[in-house]
Amino acid sequence: MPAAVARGLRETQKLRTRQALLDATLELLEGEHSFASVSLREVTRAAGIVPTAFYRHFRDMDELGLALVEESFRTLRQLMRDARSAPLPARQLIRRSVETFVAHVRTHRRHFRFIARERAGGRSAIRAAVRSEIRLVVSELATDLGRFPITSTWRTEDLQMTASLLVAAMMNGMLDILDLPPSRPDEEAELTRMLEKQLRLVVLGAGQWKSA
Amino acid sequence: MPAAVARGLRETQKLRTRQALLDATLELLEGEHSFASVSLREVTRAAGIVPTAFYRHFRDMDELGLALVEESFRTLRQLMRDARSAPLPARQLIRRSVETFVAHVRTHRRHFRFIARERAGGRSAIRAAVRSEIRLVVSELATDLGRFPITSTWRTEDLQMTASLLVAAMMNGMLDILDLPPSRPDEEAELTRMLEKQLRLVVLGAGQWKSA
DNA sequence: TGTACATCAGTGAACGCGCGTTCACTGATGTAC
DNA sequence: TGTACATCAGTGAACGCGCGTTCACTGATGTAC
Repeated sequence: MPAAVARGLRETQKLRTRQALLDATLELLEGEHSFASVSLREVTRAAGIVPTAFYRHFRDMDELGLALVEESFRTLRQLMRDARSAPLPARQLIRRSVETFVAHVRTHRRHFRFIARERAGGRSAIRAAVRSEIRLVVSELATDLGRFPITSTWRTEDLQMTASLLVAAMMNGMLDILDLPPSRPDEEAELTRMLEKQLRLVVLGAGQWKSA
Repeated sequence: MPAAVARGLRETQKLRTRQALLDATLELLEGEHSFASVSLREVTRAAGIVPTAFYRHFRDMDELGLALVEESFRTLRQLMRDARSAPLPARQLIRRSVETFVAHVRTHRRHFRFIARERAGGRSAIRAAVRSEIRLVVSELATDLGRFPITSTWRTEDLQMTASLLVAAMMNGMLDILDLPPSRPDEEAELTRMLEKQLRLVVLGAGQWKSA
C-alpha cells in the first residue's frame, strides 16, 4: 500500500461505509423516490447499518446530497475538456463531445438521474450546488470556444451565451436519455444523433454571429 | 348567471374548495418543499379543510399534481402560438415569443416553478404529464417553423430537432429566471436578453442548415 | 309555495406506522510506552 | 514485542410527532311532488 494512501483498518472501513451510504441513496432513487422523499432510515437500512450510525458520516441528508453532487461532477468536467482538446475540425469535436458525454451519462446513469432531478428540484442547498457545477462546465466551454479564429473577437458575454445554449441542449438531451428504459439502445442512438445535430446547428449559427 | 355555467351553491362551493387545494399546494411549494414532500395534511391545513375532506376532490396527491400540470399549460400553448402568428420578420417573432413567454412565466411564477421541478423530478405520473405537454409545445413550434420559405423543404425530423432546441433554451432560461428572487428585474432583463440571443443564434444556424 | 326525503361536502375521532434524533453502550482498532 | 489505555464506528432502546387512511357522523343544499 503506497504511503500516500496508507490507512488504518478503521479508516478504510469507515470510508467503505460512507460509500455504501452514497450508493444506497442512488439505488433508492432508481424507483419512484425523489431525493427529498428518501428517508435517512431507508438509506441506512439499504446500506446495512443502524440509523444512528448515519451521523458518524453526515450531519443530515442535505450533506449526503452535496457529497453526491461532488461525486457526480468529479470526473465529468475533466472528461469534457479532454474531449475537445484535440486539434480537430468543429464537426469532429462536436461528435467527440457528444459521444463522451452520452457514454459518461450512460455509465453513471444513477448519478445523472440524481443531478437531472436536483438541478431544478427540492432542497435549495443541493440545487445551488448542482447549478454551480453546471456554471463551471459552461464557463470552461466558453473559454474553449473563444480559442477559434472566428470567435477570437467575440465579447465574453456572447461566448457565455453560446456555451450556455450548448450546455442547455446537452442537459435537455441527457434528460431524454435518462428517461428511456436502459434496454433501448436504438432510441438512445436516435436521441444522441439529434443532440449532435442540435450542437451543429448552434455552431453553424455561431459562424454567422456578429458579436460586439 | 348564464345558463351554461349555472351551478348550484353546492357545486360552486366545491369548485372553490378544489381551487383552494390547488392554490395551497403551489403556496407550499414556494419554500424549501418539493411536491413529493408536501403532505396531504399540510395541503388541507393550508386550504382550511379537514384532511379527510381531501378525498372529495382528489384520489391522492398524484391526481392533484396532474391537475396542476393541466392548469399550468392551459393558456401557455395558445399564447405562444398567438405570439408567433403575426407576419413579421424572424427577429421580431423571436422577440415577441420571448417577451410573451417571460411575461407569462412571471405572472404564473408558482405554476412554472412547479413545472420546472416536476419536469425532471419525483413522481413519474406527473413527470410524464409535464413531458407530454412540453412535447406538444415542441410539435406546435415545429409546425410553425415549417411555414417559412427556407424551411419548407426540410425533413420533419429536422424541424422537430430545431424546435426541441429552441424549447430547451426556453426551459433553461425559465429555470434561471425562476431561481432569481422576484425583486431583481435587472437580472431578469439580462437573462431575457440572453435567451433572445440564444434563439436568434439557433435561427441563424437554421438559415445555413442543409436538411434532406 | 310547502313538505318530506336524498345527496354529499366537510367533520372529528381513531388507527397503526415510519420518521429523525437522543442517549448510554460495546468492542474492535489505534497508540504510547 | 507486550501491555494498558484511548478512540470511535456502529448498536439498540426509546421518545414524541406527523403521516395517510378508515369510519360513522352532521347538516346545508338539492329534488320530487
